[in-house]
Amino acid sequence: MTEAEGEIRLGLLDGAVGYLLRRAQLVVFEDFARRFAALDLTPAQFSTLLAIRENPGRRQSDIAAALGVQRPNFVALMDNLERRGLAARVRSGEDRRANALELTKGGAALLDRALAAQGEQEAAIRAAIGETGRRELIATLARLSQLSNQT
Amino acid sequence: MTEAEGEIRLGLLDGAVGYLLRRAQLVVFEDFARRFAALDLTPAQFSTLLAIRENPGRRQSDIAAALGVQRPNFVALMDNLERRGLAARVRSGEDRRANALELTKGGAALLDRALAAQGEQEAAIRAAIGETGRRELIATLARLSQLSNQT
DNA sequence: TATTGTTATACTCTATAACTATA
DNA sequence: TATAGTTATAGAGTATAACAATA
Repeated sequence: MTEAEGEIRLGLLDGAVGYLLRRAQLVVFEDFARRFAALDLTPAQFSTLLAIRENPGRRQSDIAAALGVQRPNFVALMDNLERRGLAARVRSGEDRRANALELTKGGAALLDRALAAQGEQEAAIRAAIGETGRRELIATLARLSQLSNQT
Repeated sequence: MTEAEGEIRLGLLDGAVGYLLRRAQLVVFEDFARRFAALDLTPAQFSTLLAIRENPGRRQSDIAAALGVQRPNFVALMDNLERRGLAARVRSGEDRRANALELTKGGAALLDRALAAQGEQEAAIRAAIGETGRRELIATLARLSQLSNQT
């Protein structure tokens, strides 16, 4: 070791919402990955299973759009869930171009375990920033997502 | 158009900090990209220029680590800044393995313009969630980043 | 003609192993 | 031996164009 030279200062970055948002999101996603490793579910797979359960029989494109995933990229994701027997694509009767998405029994069971793990993450966040801080954070993030319709 | 079938419900995702964090971060980064398009700076490039200005002469690895960038990935980033004449790598006299990073005059000038653009983004965020909300958000995100040292 | 799901593809980010030159 | 910077590379995530089947 030659020298330590002291800490690196980040300047205005400490007060930049975009920078802090990125860093916090990385930390929370790493925590998610640890908790979901045993379930072998990524955030995208987890949110897909949940969206299917909340909207059974809806078309693949609608679910993808609601989650902010491009349709082409959603194909491999569904391939994976289907191969593992967690979700199923059923050819729609009304529109034979479309796939109606359903959860299998195994998918519903895994989702229950995933929701428990997610609840534990939320509890850890509550322990870190308090329940009031958590509720305010959720409300603020929801409002922030409407930034797109601005100057 | 066959049918609309109504909105997709996201279920508990509306109250999941991780999910909202990801969506908000995407929105804020898209806004950033619009504001910084004329300057041709990515978030990583902007934060690098700022970190160099705040810590002139520090080694490349230290700056990369402080920004959470892997050393190998920082090489191409610096190549770009150097090629554009915004920053310079100076062989350190103390340790001839190391690069001391400096901002050029052009880099300092571009950074000034970038900081103005960043200030405008912060103002837009203030308009969306209020100054109180913004200060609370910054404090909460900073505390959230310490989630790693938990159960 | 337009839309759904799909394939192919490309580009960015990120992560790891291994080299070189110095220490 | 160990470290700083680098190269090569591989894996995710994300974006667009174009095709077949169906509307």
